[in-house]
Amino acid sequence: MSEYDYRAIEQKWQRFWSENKTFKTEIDKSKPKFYSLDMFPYPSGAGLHVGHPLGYIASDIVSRYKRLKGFNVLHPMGFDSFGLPAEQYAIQTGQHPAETTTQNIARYIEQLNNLGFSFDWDREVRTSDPSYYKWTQWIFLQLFNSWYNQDTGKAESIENLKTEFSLRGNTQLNAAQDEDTPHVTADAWARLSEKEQHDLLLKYRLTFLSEAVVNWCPQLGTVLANDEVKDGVSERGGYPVERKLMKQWMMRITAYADRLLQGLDTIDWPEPVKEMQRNWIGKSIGAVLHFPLKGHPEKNVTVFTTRIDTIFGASFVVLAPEHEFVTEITTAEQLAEVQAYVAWAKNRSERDRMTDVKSVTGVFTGAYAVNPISGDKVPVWIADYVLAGYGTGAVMAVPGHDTRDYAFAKKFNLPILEVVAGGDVSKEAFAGKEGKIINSGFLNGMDVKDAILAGIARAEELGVGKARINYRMRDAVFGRQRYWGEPVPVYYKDGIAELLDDSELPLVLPDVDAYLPTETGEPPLGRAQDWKYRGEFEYELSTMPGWAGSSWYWYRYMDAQNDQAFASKEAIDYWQAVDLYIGGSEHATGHLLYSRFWNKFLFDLGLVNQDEPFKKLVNQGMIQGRSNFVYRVKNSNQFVSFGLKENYDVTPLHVDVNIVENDVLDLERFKAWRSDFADAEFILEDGKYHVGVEVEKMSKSKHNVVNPDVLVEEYGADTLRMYEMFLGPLEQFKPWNTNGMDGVYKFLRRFWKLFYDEQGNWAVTADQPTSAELKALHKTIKKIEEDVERLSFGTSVSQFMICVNELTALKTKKRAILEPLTVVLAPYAPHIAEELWSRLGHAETITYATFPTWQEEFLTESTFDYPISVNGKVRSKKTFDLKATKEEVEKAVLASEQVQKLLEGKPVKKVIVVPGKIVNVVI
RNA sequence: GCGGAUGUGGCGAAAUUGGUAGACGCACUAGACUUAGGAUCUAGCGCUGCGAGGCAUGGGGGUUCGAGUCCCUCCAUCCGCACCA
Repeated sequence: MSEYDYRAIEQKWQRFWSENKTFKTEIDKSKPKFYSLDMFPYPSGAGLHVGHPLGYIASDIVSRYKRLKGFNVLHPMGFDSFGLPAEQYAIQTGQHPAETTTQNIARYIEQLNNLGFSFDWDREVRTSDPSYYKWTQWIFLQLFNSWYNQDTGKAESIENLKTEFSLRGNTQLNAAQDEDTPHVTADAWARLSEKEQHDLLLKYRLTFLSEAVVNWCPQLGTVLANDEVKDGVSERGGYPVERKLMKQWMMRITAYADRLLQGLDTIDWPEPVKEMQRNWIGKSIGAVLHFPLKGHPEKNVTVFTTRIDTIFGASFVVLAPEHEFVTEITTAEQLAEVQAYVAWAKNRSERDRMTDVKSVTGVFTGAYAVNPISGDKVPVWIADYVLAGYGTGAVMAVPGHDTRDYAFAKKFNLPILEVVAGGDVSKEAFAGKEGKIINSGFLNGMDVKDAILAGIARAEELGVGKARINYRMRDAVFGRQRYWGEPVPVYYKDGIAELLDDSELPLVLPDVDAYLPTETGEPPLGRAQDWKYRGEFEYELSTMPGWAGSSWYWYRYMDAQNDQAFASKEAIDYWQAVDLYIGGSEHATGHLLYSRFWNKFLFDLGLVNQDEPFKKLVNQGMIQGRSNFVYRVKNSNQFVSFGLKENYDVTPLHVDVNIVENDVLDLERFKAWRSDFADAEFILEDGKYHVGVEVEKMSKSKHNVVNPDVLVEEYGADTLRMYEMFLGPLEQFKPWNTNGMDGVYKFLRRFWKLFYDEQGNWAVTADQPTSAELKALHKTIKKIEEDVERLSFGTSVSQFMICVNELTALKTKKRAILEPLTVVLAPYAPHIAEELWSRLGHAETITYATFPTWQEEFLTESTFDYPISVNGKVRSKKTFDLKATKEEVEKAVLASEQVQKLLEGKPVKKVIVVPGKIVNVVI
């Protein structure tokens, strides 16, 4: 067999790798470790399209390269197999989500294996497998049994907190807790009933039950976390989302807000992702201020502000419509109007609010408050531009220096005061922070920055406010009223949420007769028969959200079979953190933030040894569809080629990209594609039908989905792997275009031919290589090494092509060149490399061969042509000895007759020599 | 509105610290060969000009002997956040 028969080769080696467990990984302390992780996929029914494997190919190249470099590489794959689509499908078909999920996973594994990935399948995880979610539930228990101590800056056992309460109560405590936590002395704590003690502890636990305004999606029948809502609709399905007050399981991620923010500075992640997380956390430094209410001596409106320097310009106060004071302080005259407004604001959906941010609405309560610093009497208004969920749900309005307050004051004719010089408040708000404070008593003449500090100091001195750091991030809703997720391991005894014991895990998802809510509106788990704790108590009926199982899975890969712990200490100590994590940027504020949160929590408990789980993150760009169009002449069965369509009245139609090549339509296949096209007629250009092109999302309805299996069949996995890398930078979004795969395929065939003579006989010799051959080889080794280290895979493919072109021209058949080159190629095109490696006589797989080392001596030549430029313009060339020093080159240039002629006797200012590049004479 | 990224031939793209812009591939053109193939090989291929040359990295300006790369400014496209006080 002397032809490059990729089908036979790829089949042979995929079977070999699988049968011999070539990629099985064990802890090996004699080698440095490398943990290379892909974001594990959700196994959807549609299977993989050509865009999905992009990141996997990149991480596989790195993994194979690192193995060749002597690293012990952990490169696993698994499935994020709980989730809504399987459940929606189950609702439609009645088929158990576990069944469809298993089928989909089987298909995914087959497709992945077709591409020759070096995964250790013995470490595969599935989040929906009870042996896996046992540990997801276990981590839930640990979170429930922990609270966050702000003084020590870490999570601690809830037992410490009980001790603290019985000794000192909670008045001295500096903990992450609910806003409405009451003060309790040690005595009072002792007098609380068991239920009351539980309720108080819930206000500290890191998973807790809480009455909160949540995102409720009626169509999906569940609540959603903030990151699962985009533009007021659900991320999955695009259904409208409402605000609703519900008792819910929550995760106290806000406890970690500051550490999540600080940690970003220590990790090698793309700046956009870090920035998105920073915005999501939304730290702002300011102050809270209490405004006493006229006529309510016991009440203060508390506002949060970052601009206390403008306090003298605060001419009114605005409450959110949901603010607790609204009903109490509204005067009789204003009552009707206020009630109408509150009702109207409540019924507006999230969507309405977001699309309608510009209109200014609000209403006066009739109440007045006192500016605690200036002493001015200011009216209290209600408006929905103030958000109940941020800060204190109330603001001091400074219309002169805030655009929203300005618009509001203009509309309702409220006073606008100028307290920072530099703008023109008769025209617009001046929100800038450069300028001197004016009209502000003791703050006059200060810079904004100084005035903020002085303002806070005065407020604290007067006891009317204090410095406060505020975060935009909210605690995450953790319960989902759905079936296909991890059951929350909780039961209710006398109204108290009790946890299952470690030994009772996993709490296995019960079977139900339908995947819909019960008649009484309970989640689907309410349908389970006899599903009671010890036959007595009701279980919690909500399940965990999709992100629960994915927030710790990289630890499970370290020790996937362990049934004593989520991973052994030995495995965690050895593998530590993920060295390279590749995945899409769509997880920036979801998975990647929750994972960091759980990791930090596990770190606090001493269960893991890394504060940050993913040292380096790379976002692979999504591959978009490249749709093709044909143009049908109206009311006919004639199709006109792209360039001529302007001459006709046409309707564009999506055409299957698989019957188009190089943007030319295959007419016969087109006729066969759909029966109504069987007798189609064509108006051609140069005898060809050119199709139109547009970039869109890859989807079935647009007929632009390219299936990797088809390309593997047609070109082979090695070609597809290299072509996906060749397509452009990994991080970049780009449309898929099958044109050009030929180029890579040709390269692999030419590579193969290097090992054979023209008659097709094995022709590798033991001859000594020439310096030209060595140069071609070492240049390539060097380039590939650099490229893999900086994840620039596209240019590697180019370099391989250059190398093969050079070796073909040199007619190289020498083992000393071809053997190391095969090893260098192996990470990119593992099948052909294995085959040639074995034909070269190696009994062992190439996987653990040694990556060759490049040597400088083969790369240099003794002489080099320098272009000589005068004032930056190239005038001549001269050959220099490369080993010459800069000074020697300078002298030689000045002495050169040619250069003297060019200079025409003008004096030389300086000579610039850039070794290997250029000599420039400046006159 | 705020934040981030990107902009180079017909197309995908290279250019790692400022040093001969367009490597490599696709498409295209011409030629060779032939068991006529979706094969292989050779040459050409930014624009302009017969030519030496001139002009070219979204537009304009600047720093420099020298700028795709650094600075200022404007434009376009994409992404994220969005009444966050």
